[in-house]
Amino acid sequence: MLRAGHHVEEQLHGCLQTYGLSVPQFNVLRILRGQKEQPVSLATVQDRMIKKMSNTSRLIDKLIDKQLVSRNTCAANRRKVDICITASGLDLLKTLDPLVDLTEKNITSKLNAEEQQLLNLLLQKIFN
Amino acid sequence: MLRAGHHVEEQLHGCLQTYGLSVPQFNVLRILRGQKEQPVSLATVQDRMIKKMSNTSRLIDKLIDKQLVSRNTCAANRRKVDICITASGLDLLKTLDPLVDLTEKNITSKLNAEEQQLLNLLLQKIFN
DNA sequence: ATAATATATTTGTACCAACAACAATTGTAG
DNA sequence: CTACAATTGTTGTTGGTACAAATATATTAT
Repeated sequence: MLRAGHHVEEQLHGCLQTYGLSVPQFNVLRILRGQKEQPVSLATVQDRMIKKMSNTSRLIDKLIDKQLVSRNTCAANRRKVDICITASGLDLLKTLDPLVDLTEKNITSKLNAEEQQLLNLLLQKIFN
Repeated sequence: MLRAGHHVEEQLHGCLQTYGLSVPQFNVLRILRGQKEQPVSLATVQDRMIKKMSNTSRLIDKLIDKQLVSRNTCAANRRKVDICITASGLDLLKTLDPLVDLTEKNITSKLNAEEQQLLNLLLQKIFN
């Protein structure tokens, strides 16, 4: 499972690096897109990340530098921050989507549909 | 698969950190033990590591500092280095073995024997 | 023999991540 | 309404990791 995980991470990394995006950064962008414009707090982002980081603040900083996300203090609770994906963030994801899909297919195509479903089931059993 | 990989890595990390060992370091120690006293070159170690590192030299340095491995230039080809696990390295592994076993069982026990075998088969199919 | 090429590892540098300390804000008990 | 505790996020520091260039040795071609 370690091997398999690293393998997937490598493939993804190879497909993202041209766009100056790390795998965790990509993960965050997709989390934000999943929220459909609704702002998300830092803790929520962290919660949903595949690999929890000790330092999501600075990861967001990087994304802001690239103008892919925005960050504002939350009005309702001023300890929190509202994090949103920007239009250019959505654009980038849109260009990445087919590439990532292809990468995933590249990996999973070694299994037929039935096997894929089975693998998914077994993996979910393990850490749920 | 990314999730599953990280999960396993975390569990292992938790079990090793008490002994001041990182997961890649542990991986190298086990590779060396698998060689039964026969010295191994750096490139060979790198080849067999679960996660290939760009800097195995310094990882070996750390293990030498802890006196868990030894390094000598290879007599037959002086570009190479002979890396060996030391007696105290073997000792450490011996104390770790049951802990690591338990950690692995902790993860895999959520599947029965048949399912484990199946999972193994599916994962191997993917990256072989 | 000598130069060019290939192989094996190390080192320089710059970046990334983990851990802990800190600051700001909010909630709550007396 | 004041003091204390909990929550949320940021920043400092330290050590790890990646990529590329450098070093050292061996092999091959001229």
